Amino acid sequence: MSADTKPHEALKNYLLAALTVEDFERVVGKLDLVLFRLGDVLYESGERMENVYFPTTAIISLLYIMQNGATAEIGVVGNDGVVGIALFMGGETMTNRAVIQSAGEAFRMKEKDLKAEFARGGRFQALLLRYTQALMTQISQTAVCNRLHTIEQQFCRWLLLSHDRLNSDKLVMTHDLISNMLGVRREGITLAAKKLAAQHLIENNRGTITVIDRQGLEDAACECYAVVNEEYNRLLGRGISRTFH
Amino acid sequence: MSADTKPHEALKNYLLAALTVEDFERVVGKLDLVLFRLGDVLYESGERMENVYFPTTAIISLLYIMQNGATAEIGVVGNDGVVGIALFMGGETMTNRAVIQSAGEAFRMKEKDLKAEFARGGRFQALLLRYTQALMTQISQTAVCNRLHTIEQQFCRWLLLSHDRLNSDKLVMTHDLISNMLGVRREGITLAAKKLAAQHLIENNRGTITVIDRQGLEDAACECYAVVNEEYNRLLGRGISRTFH
DNA sequence: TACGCTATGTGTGTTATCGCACATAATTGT
DNA sequence: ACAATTATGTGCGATAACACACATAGCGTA
Repeated sequence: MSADTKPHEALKNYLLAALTVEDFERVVGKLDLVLFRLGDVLYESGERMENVYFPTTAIISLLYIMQNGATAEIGVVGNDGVVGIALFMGGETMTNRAVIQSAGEAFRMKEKDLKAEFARGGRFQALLLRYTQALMTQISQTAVCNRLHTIEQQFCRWLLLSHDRLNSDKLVMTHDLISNMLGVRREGITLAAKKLAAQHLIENNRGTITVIDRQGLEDAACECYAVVNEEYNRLLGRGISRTFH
Repeated sequence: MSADTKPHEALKNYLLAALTVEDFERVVGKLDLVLFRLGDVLYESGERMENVYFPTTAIISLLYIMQNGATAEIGVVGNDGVVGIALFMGGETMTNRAVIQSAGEAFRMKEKDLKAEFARGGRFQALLLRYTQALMTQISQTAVCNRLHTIEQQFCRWLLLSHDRLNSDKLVMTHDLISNMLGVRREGITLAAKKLAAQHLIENNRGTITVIDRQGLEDAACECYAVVNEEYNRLLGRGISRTFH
C-alpha cells in the first residue's frame, strides 16, 4: 500500500496525514470509510460513543441543545480533526450532539482500537491531544464571539470555518440551518447574508451560499476567526485555512 | 508524612486528593505552596508557561482579551482543577490569560516534573485528561450561556461557579470586576445584583457580594450551571458543588 | 473630621436582536 | 402545468443591553 502511486484516502484527514509512515500503516488497517448525509447524528448528548471519526470531506457540527429546544454550536470539525475526543479524554460521553453539517465521508475507528493506539503514548497520542487543545481554542473563541460580536461578524467567522473544511466554494445550507448553529433567528441570517451579498463577498441563493471574495470575508469577520485559524496552524503544524489548499 | 494526623494541605485540591496514596506521596515532593493576590497573572496569552498550578483556596479566571481591550471569561478554575493544561496537552501556550479572581493559595509544579508524571500514563494522566474534558464542558456552556441567556442568568451561573470554589459565602469582588469577567457593562451587573438582592438571594455591599440563598440562586440560574456541575461530578467523581462541602 | 478616591445607583436615549406576522419566490411532486 | 412545500424577504412593535452622564454613598487616611 505504501508503494501505491495513488495516495490513500485517509490522508485527506490532516491528523492521520501527520502520522509517521509506520504509524499510518498500522492505523489505516483499523479504519473504515463511512458516508454521511446532512443531519446524520454521530453521537447524542450523554450517549456512549462506540467509535471515533476522522472526517475527510464531511463537516460535523458540535451542537448544544437546551431543554427548551434552542440550539447553539460550540465548535465545528472537519478534515482537520476527529469527532469523539471523549473516548481518549476518559469521559466516554459529552454534553453535546455531533451532527453532520455538510454531507461527506469520514473514517471510522473502533473505540477499542483508538484507546489502544492512544495508550501507546507516541506521536498519535500527542497529535490527538494537540488537536483537542486546538478545539478548546475554537470553543473558547465561540464563547467570546457570542459575547462580544454582532450576528454579521459571527456569520463571517462561521462561513470561514466551514469554507476551510470544504473543498468547494458552495455551501449547501439554508438560512434556517445556519441560524440554529449560531443560536439566532433565521431572519438575522437572512439579513446578514443580504448585506454580505451586497458587498459581493458571497452569493446568496436558495439553499446555497457561495463564497466569492474570501479575503473580503476575512476582513469583515471579527478577530475571532484569525485567532482560531492561527492556533490551529501553530498546534497542528499546517494550515487548515484556504491559503494552504 | 502519610502518618501525620493532619492531612496535607495539597489534599484541598481535588485532583491531587484523587491520586492513589503512592502517587500522592511521590507527587507531593514536587509541589511548592504559593500565595496569590487578586489580579496576579499566572500566564499571559501566548506566553510560554513554566509551571502548572493546583489551586487550593485561590480562584483563577481564564480571560480572553480582545485587541480593543474588551475582555470575556471563558472558564474558572479553583480547587477542582489545574491551571496550565497546555503543558500536558502539548500546545505549551494558550490564547487566554490566567488571572487571580480570588486571592488564595495554590501548589506549583514545574513543567518538567508535570510532564514526567503525565508521561507515566497512569492515574494522574487519566485525572488530568478527565479534568480537561470537564473544563471543556465549562467553556462550551459559557459559549451557550453567552449566546442564549440574560445577564442576570449568567450572573447567577458565575456566582455559583465561584461560590463552589470558595470556602466562604462572601465574594470580595466589585461589580466592575465581575462585568469584565462576563464581558458586559458594569451597570448591567449593578442592576442584576440589585434584583437578586431584592429577592434575598444575595446581599450586595460595597466590594462584597454575600450568598444568602444558595438554592434560590440555583433556581434563578439557567440550566447552564447544573449541566456543568453535573459533568464535573460525573467526570471527577466527586461534587465540587456546595452540596458536597 | 473632612477630603478624596472608589464603588454603586440611576436616568436618558440608542442600537441590536427578538418574536411574530405575512408576502414572495424557488423547488418538488403529481 | 399546477398545487404544495420549502426558503427567503420584509415590516413592526417589544426588549435587553449598550454608551454616556452624573449623582450618591462608603471607606481610607491626612
